[in-house]
Amino acid sequence: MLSKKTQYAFHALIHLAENLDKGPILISEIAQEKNISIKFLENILLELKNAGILGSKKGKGGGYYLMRPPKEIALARIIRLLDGPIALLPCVSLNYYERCENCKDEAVCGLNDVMSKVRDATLKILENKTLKDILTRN
Amino acid sequence: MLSKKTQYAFHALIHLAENLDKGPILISEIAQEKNISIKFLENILLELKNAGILGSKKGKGGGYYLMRPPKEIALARIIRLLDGPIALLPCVSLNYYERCENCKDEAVCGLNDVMSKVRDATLKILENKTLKDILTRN
DNA sequence: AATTAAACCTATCTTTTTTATAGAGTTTAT
DNA sequence: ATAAACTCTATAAAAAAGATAGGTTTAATT
Repeated sequence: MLSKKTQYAFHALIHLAENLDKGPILISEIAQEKNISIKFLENILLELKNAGILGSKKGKGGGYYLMRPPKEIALARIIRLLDGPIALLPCVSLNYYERCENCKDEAVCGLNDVMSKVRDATLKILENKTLKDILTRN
Repeated sequence: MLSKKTQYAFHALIHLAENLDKGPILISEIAQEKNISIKFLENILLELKNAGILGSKKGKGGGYYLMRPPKEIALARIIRLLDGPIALLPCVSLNYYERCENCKDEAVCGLNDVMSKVRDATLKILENKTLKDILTRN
């Protein structure tokens, strides 16, 4: 499962994407709209900002906004940023690989093989679906 | 990521499946072979036994063994048993569903939609691949 | 019958991660 | 100057993961 942090990030990003025209959006507005603790959300938005996904404006009239169009922000990027690996096992992770400590030879491990397939199927979706694809339907 | 518990379970099950002919297998043998803490593994095997996946024999000459042929044990079952939900969000989980607390209408939520697709793609593999499919290749 | 090998059971402990909060600091519009 | 808003760092609380401990029960062997 995705952590609350990543779940909240998605909902916040959706809110920002659905209000592109309204200029910088307040943390407090997102928190209220999406039912998220304001202080927790603050940290999350800061992380997204430091990663270059969001921009911000301080002071009166300030807030957060997307740095790029929603269709350029892949879901996989958000997950990796806040939750780390997407793969089910360290030994099949593309970005956070670690050697398997329980099997003798990964090249011959059937578990490694199946989990690679799961990773590929998952990434095929998460790398290609973007923020634009998760905005409210209709 | 799968927990260590589930990872250990898979490696233990692989060992049991690869030694079907040898009668009951000792916890200590699996622990040594797969480099797993023996006491931790003990708890895991017990859980698998209580779920009906393994059988055991007590006393001298005892040990653990599979209750069914490897090809009848789907990987999804093991994961759900030890780790819980396979889906990335509670609101798209088939077996551990919980209502989304951050969006107003799941029927119209694009995130729900995409994560359902990820779940389907993952389950298509994990429900169909069995213990037999993860035995050592060659 | 005694011994020994093995799983069974339950509790506890430690560590790590997750989730959340606090509060002072900095920037900017008015 | 003031107030509104993000920034930063620290800490705390809760939950989960990972691991260990130690006695109990069962059964084969001697």
